[in-house]
Amino acid sequence: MTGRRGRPRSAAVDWAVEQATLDLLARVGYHGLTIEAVAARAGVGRPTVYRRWPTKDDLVVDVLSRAVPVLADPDTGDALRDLELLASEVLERLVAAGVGPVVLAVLGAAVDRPELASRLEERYLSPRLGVLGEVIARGVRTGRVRDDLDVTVIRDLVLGPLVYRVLLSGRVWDRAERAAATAAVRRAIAAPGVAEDAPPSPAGKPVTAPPRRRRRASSPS
Amino acid sequence: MTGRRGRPRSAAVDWAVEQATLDLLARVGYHGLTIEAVAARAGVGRPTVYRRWPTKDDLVVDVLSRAVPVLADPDTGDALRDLELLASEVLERLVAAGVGPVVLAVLGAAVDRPELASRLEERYLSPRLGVLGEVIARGVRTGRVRDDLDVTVIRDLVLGPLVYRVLLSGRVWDRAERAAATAAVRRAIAAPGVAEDAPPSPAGKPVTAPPRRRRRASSPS
Amino acid sequence: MTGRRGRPRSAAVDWAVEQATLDLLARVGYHGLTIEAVAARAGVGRPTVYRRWPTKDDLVVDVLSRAVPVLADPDTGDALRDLELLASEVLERLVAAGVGPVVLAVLGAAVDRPELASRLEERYLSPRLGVLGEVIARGVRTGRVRDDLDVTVIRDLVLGPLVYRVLLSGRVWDRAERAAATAAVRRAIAAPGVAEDAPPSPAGKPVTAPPRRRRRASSPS
Amino acid sequence: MTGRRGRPRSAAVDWAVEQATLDLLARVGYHGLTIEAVAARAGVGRPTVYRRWPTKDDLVVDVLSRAVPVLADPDTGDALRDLELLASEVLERLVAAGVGPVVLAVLGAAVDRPELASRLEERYLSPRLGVLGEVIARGVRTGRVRDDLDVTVIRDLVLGPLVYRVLLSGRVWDRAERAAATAAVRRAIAAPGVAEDAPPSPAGKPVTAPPRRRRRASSPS
DNA sequence: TCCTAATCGAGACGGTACGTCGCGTCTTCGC
DNA sequence: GCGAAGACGCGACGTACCGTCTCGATTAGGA
Repeated sequence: MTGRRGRPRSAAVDWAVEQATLDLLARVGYHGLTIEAVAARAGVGRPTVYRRWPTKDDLVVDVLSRAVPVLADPDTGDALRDLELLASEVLERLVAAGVGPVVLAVLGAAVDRPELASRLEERYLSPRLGVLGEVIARGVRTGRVRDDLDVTVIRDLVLGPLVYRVLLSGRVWDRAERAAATAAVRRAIAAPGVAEDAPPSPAGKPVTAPPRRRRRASSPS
Repeated sequence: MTGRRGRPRSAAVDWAVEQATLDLLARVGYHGLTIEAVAARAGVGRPTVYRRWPTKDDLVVDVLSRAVPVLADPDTGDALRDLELLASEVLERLVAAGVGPVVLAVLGAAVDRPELASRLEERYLSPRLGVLGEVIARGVRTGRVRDDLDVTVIRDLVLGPLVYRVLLSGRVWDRAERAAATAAVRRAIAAPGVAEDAPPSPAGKPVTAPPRRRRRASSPS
Repeated sequence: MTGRRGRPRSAAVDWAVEQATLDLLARVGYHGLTIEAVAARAGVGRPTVYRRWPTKDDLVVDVLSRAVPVLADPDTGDALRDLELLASEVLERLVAAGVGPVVLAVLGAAVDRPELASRLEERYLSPRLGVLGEVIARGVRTGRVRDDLDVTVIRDLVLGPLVYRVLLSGRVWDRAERAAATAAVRRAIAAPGVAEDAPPSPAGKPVTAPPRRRRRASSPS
Repeated sequence: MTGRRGRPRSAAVDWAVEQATLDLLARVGYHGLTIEAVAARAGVGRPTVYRRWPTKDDLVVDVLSRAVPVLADPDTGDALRDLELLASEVLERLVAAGVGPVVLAVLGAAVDRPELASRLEERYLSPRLGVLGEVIARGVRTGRVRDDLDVTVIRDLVLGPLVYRVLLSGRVWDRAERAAATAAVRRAIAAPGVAEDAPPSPAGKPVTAPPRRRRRASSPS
């Protein structure tokens, strides 16, 4: 055993720096975030920050992955509904006052920073999208989700429209648009034969036995 | 009449700066772009750049909107197919060696820069998405696209998955995934009764009377 | 005759620029004077200023030499007294609110600008010190001033202490100090036998040893 | 104990910057001196220079006061002679190749920069003129210098002509002029009864008309 | 009466220096 | 050895003026 000589690192420092980072991210955004400011606000020397996080990106990703809890699998019995709930949850977080904008900012910054992108993927996205993958797999297994689509493609179809909307316009779907979009995505990924509309009932009835018919508009005849 | 006093601005300068900006964007990305470097590479004084574009964002958006041609309406007769072609075209551009990555970078940077975002929206996105809107409207009119979806929602559904994929993973769908995703989106937005697969015929027959049947896989029991 | 074709230069412009220069000199000092500001304040294009005065120095010296009237020879009959009056007058002007500080500033600036120094000498100082030289010569001729001192040395002795004081300390002699200094300089340059103190009488009656001669121009013999 | 936290400032940097400043002052004069150039020539970052000397003036005055040694009191026994020696020394330095012109330039620049002037006074002039003041006081005490003149006035009389000459004309007295001027100043400030001419002999043997008296204090009749 | 040419304002242009900010590294002290 | 404090070389920022250069519009002569 080496035995770790000298003064051990202070956990309080870690905490202070992370808090400072979150505060500042919320306040000035990713591009306005400065190691200098972080250190100052944490009451810490700049080299102390660098000692733990060699780059701003490391710091931010680390802080984010610690601050944002992993999504929980709703597991209502209906995998399609689970997906919708997860998507809804994702959207909620993206828009939420706290870390939401920060996550977006970092995603944005990652675009032309492959370093950041991969670290983000590894430390933040994968753990979080894992649940989605599981739910999708379950959906395929239980015959609720089409089996001719790659898992990642389904993910893109579920999250893409929603993220795209927020990223580009900053605005978000209203209640009606959201319902329509949800139904549309369901059409895109639901296995053939699955009823077109999700049951609006809050605690989704178990499935397997498909609801007989529930079209929105009248049939074309 | 006003008569435009003083020495007129040199078009050559505009050109040189725009070229330099594109070059550097491709080389070092948005976050690595420096007005200083732009001016140097354009053989121009720094103040000259600032005189025309007060901020880096102004410059970049202006350059992009000038450099990227607006999408043309394919108008094959089948609006659904038109949408697919447009999406395909958008994807192509996003990935393309030239401005593609640049556009992505700027989109990313815009996330936590509302200023940039709105300028981008106004000068870059709207003109380009306009075509998409028209095609969608035509689709609705001709009964190829559902009429219970807002135009912007459809846009999100068409572009979202694709952009999300590129933005987040940097990777892109392979041929098969692309086909599957395309079909899925079609399911999401096609009007009821419209055949599931797009007719591969290049110059789509006019619509109204929906093509009777054209499934890819067998019907769902 | 060439005949000077084209539009003649406007005298109004000359005037406006000179006024602007004086104003600004008084306001911001020599080192704070900018051609830009001069032009703006004169309501004139910058090139118009450059057309007439190639450098800031040219402009300033020209303006000064036009603005500050040449000292008049008091010619009281007593050359020593004349010198004192002249010195007094010089001091007055140096301290005066208007051009005084400006002259000092330019003198100061001239120190490490030989160009400016020589132009200043030629256009400003010489004409003004000429009178002093004449008075000194007259003093020597009339036996009031020592003849073993070079004219320029006398000039240095008369003006030096006074200018030095103002230049370095900004402060100026009070009444008593001034009288004492005047008397001291008189001791330094007065011909032997001339009474030590200047008569305090306002309209200098000759003193003790009256000046032998009083003519201004007639031959000495 | 304060304990002086953080990395101490490098003496090498001080030294390098001061050298660079002196070099450049000698080369391009005060008005041509650039912080940028100083930093470059010292091999130092610009902010490092600003950290120590907030303004160009601070830098220059500091450098000068460090570079020019304070005059030593000759103390030959004859205060009048001491004054002449000091004046001579001052002149020498003003004209000397090294800092001489620099001092002049700064003096000049100080004219319309009260900030600079007061700093110059405080950090440069007073320490240096202190000796002069002491010698003058001694002269008064020993009866060699008139007691009806303020110390500062005497200083003006001693240094004024000399500085005036150098400042304005750049030229300097030749041997004869210098002797004459010296004698003149002596007349101006010597106590009554003191022999008129200073002994030009290097080690002050009395000359021509040897001063009858050489006592230090007694009254002249 | 036109023509021609210099001058006027305005302001763009390539530059240089400004003084500031943040970077990431280093060096010192005191726990 | 860690941690704060902060100096260091560096590079970019956005601004102010520089002195030169086009411009269109005056404004006189001379033809």
